[in-house]
Amino acid sequence: MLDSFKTYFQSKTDLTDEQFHSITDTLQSKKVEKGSILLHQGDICHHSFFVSKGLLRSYTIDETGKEHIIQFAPENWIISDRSSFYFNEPSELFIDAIEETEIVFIDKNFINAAAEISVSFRQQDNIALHNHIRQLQKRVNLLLGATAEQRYLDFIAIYPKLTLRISQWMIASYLGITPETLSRVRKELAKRNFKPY
Amino acid sequence: MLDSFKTYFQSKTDLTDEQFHSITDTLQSKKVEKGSILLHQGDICHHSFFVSKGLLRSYTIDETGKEHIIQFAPENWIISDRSSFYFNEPSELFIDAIEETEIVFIDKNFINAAAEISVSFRQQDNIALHNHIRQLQKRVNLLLGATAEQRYLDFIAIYPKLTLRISQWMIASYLGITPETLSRVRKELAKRNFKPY
DNA sequence: TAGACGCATTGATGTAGGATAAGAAATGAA
DNA sequence: TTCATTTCTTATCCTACATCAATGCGTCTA
Repeated sequence: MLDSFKTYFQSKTDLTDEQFHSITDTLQSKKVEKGSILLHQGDICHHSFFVSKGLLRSYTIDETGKEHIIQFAPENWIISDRSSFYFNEPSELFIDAIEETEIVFIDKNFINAAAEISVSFRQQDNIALHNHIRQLQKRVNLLLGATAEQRYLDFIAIYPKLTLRISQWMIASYLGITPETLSRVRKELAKRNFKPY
Repeated sequence: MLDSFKTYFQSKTDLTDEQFHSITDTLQSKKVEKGSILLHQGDICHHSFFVSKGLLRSYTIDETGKEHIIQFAPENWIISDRSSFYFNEPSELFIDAIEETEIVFIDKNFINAAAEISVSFRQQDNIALHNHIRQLQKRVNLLLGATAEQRYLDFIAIYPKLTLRISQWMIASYLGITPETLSRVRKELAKRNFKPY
């Protein structure tokens, strides 16, 4: 599992093999089964999770017991609650495994060590933060104005591969609609001869 | 105008007066009247705007011509399109003045110079980024699940002072509802004897 | 000081999407 | 295989919110 993390990591930074190994020898990795919960709402998020294989998600549960999916993380993605991780405060989020997945656990020691020895790591981290903001802002904008259909079309345009791996009720939860509505939207799209693939 | 920027800036970083002046001597500041547009959708955002007095907002306009307010920036706030600014790409946003406002224009030279000479500036910038993410994520979560009333209550809880300065149709636009609906929500709250202040 | 403009309110009516329920189809476990 | 569980679909009804339209009211301005 560390191999794919190494490939990922070195594609984004300029670390040599030695540098990489000097800071990764303490990293834990683990295979978890479908349904495993990696972070509970209310707990402090001590790790970012790199997915080398499989699929994770983050979500909240509101007062009425409803889940709202915030993010999906397939292969070569990192998922975390950034504010909880950074500010050491209780997380709003759950993170769990949608499929059996292989995870590398990234902790603060690693982040600090990498930031210490590599300018490009710091740059890369900054880029990731700005991408995250861009993505969230776009989502806010869609939620403010777009219809269920527009949001669904946007989703499958951006995550075509994910669409095939994720159950529809989860996509619905990400879009902020019910599974029934998503089913109707899809039916309507099919009627109008729309082909996603 | 630069004075309040200096106070703000030095409260967040450890720059000495000399250091501060060495990097701010090129900063522009300006008073703009109500309604002035500082950034147009499609343009690249070359500045972050520090508000020393007054009130700015950022918003999008969708295909149907509707405005969706993304953010408000009163005194001592900085507003910008971070992704456009950082990645040098066309902005999704407009930024304009809700009131007559005094602005300090922060450009990349300033950011780079400050980052160069001050560790605490870099830290502060990082904190700001993480706060931004936290705020956006919370907003996504509210938009996914909460009713108009819940969102309004959340807004006045977080921005009690702003609520008095901003017209209701703008608050409605921020919340993703129509002014009519907001008016009814307020009426309903009043009936149930809710007092905002 | 009139009128014009922006904003808030209210009412009447429309509609996208939610809730509920029930059956079909897929998946999975034994 | 069979039985169970989860997911998807469909139909009916319902509700939160939008849309449209009219009115009133403050405030700017000419």
